[in-house]
Amino acid sequence: MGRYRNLPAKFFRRSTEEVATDILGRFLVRELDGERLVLRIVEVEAYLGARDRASHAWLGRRTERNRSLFEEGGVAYVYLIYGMHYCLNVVTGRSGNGDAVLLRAGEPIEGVETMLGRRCWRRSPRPGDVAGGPGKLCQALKVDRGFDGSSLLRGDLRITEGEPAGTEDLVAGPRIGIAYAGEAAGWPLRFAIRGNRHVSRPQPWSK
DNA sequence: CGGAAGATCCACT
DNA sequence: GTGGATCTTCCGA
Repeated sequence: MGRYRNLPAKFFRRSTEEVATDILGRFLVRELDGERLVLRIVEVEAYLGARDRASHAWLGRRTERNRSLFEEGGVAYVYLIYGMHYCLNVVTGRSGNGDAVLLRAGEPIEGVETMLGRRCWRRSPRPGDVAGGPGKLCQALKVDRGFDGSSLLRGDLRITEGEPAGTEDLVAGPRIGIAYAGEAAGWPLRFAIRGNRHVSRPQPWSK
């Protein structure tokens, strides 16, 4: 099925902003217990490495936690946030840069029941409940630190061609949850597919 | 070695 | 809109 054709490595080895906008509409494919779970990527944020105060690579800092962030483009960087949620990043560019794209939200394509079943509900789920947020996205696909440093080009967690969004269908705005980052907090590095109902939260978008 | 903060989510008011 | 949960990671002393 052409929908799930893998992307070439060079797709991920461009600038972070290029990858961030081009990755919208692509499929995040997870093979889990013999089942295929698929999310269409609808919202991301770009993190610009050493020059970006909001990035874990700020000032070029390397630690045990963020080691995979400095790998070659196409590798996963997964970390635990707030002691309870995971965030999945796609490393971009060349090794040593520390550039990455945070996957913030996905639209369920296959395996919705399984993804929803991973959590319990006290009300009927709404569109953004499945994977509308970086933590929820990881819960839906059962992604944890075990994927940190693994390739996203192939294997049990990979990104495929999908249904790319046209440039005219994109919106941009400031990133979420990084008020501490000074000037960088205002940079329009959050990208989403215009009007998609699975994004993590409605915001005053520009562009 | 201790303190503080964090690329979040959920429930409640 | 607000606050609590929860705990790893990082940095300064």
